Amino acid sequence: MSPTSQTRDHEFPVCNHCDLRVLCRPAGHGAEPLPSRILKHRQQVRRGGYVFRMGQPCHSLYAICSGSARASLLTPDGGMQVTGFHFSGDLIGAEALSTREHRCDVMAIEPVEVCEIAIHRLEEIAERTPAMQRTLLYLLSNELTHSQELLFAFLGKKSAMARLAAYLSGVARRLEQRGLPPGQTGLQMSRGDLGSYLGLAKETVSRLFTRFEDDGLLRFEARRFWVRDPARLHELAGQLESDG
Amino acid sequence: MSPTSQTRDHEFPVCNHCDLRVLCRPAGHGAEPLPSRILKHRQQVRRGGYVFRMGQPCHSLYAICSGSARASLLTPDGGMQVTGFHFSGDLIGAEALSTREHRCDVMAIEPVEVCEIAIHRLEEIAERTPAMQRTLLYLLSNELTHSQELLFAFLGKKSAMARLAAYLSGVARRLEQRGLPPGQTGLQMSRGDLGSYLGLAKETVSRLFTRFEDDGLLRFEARRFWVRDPARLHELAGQLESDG
DNA sequence: CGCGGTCTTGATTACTCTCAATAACTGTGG
DNA sequence: CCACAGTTATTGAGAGTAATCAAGACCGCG
Repeated sequence: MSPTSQTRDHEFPVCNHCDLRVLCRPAGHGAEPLPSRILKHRQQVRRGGYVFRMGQPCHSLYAICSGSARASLLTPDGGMQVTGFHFSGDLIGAEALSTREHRCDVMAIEPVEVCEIAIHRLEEIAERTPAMQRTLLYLLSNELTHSQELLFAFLGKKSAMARLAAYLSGVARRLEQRGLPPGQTGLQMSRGDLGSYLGLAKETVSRLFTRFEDDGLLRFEARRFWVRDPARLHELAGQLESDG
Repeated sequence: MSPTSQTRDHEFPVCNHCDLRVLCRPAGHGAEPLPSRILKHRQQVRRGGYVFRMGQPCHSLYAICSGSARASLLTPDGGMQVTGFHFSGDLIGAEALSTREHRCDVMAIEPVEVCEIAIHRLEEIAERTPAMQRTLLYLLSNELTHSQELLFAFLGKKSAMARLAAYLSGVARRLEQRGLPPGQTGLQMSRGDLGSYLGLAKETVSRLFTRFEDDGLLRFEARRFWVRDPARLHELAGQLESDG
């Protein structure tokens, strides 16, 4: 393949497993003629920069090609509440499809590369292409599923250990499903952000991290950490279920 | 209006605010010719009965016209985890659009009436009707938003009081937005189910309930309760934010 | 090298889970 | 209508867990 912009679209490992690859790869889309490219452009966001801010008009969806980001809201009392973490392969912004206004801040916690997808072009094409209509619906349905799945993982968990273990094993499984080798990049969320998300004090997260490292469940190295034993983490989360 | 089956579709108060009313009311759908009715049929489910079970093939979406239901999963160790509550106006089953297999049990916690909507007919119509395509996408996008909103409400809340207050005020607001008068039906979830959902012991929920009643935030009467002061509940939830 | 941030670790306090016993309610059948 | 069993809710006492407060270590960065 020649190094044209056409091939640049698939340069990330996650592209091979991206739900949106049908939008980038006309060839893979069967007999349906797919009008050129929906991909608006690639965007680089440096660590600490924002992919989008709450309240901004929403003209595009974003697919994360590499890096990771943190979604958050401002609480009435001026504090910040982390509402989620997003990694390679995640589609973000879909919840703003109806209101066309972003509902949270999304900040890069490490350098991020996103594919920006113009919503109006997506809709134009969907109007003429039944297959694309279905693709879109399934994408959203999958987003619903994923957002709920991660949640269910630690919903109702009462102990701090169960919540953290459940969340981390869920993230690891999700990334693995996307064909990202576990050893690839590692995770990089801060104790404070994780604590905000899971409803735990940052000190508690820190204590659990050292414990998980001692038990060989996680590996730490220079601000990053890797899930080493997702199976055992998952098991740990299950042992400490709510009583029901 | 004559009492034909055509008018029976709108007999519930929630119908006037239902996201799906465009599907039931051809007249309200503008110039677009809408093929008869997508509504498959109304279904009554008695208290304790299931709207659908996990693993069943999913051919339909369901809109709740009246009553309320509880969604739950079986945990690996045989326990039950409540994953949500659904009330009049909720659309359920959308997360199964892609896999066509239900992902949770949904049980009526009081007599429920649901509108069953055949997915394949919905898709047929969408293929021919751009306006319907958009409607569908927005519906799903809204579902994403709603499922996340309720969640964000108590996500990261550390104290039991904050979680419960946040969840209840969120439910109250949502029902009010649908034009359901607050005094209408009241809520009927058990302490145990709420506890499972929120990660609290049923005794803790019970204690908080009596406290909220003493403070005039809730009113109890024969297994049901009403949110009396959503504003103060919301405030209560906000005061006890995570530190951030 | 010193500064600001994040992270670790310890001691104390406060909260909520658990266990247990009682009470209230629901539905059933006499 | 009442008695009964089964479930659900209340209430109390004790134990365990995680939040808070506080101090020091570590790190990246100018």
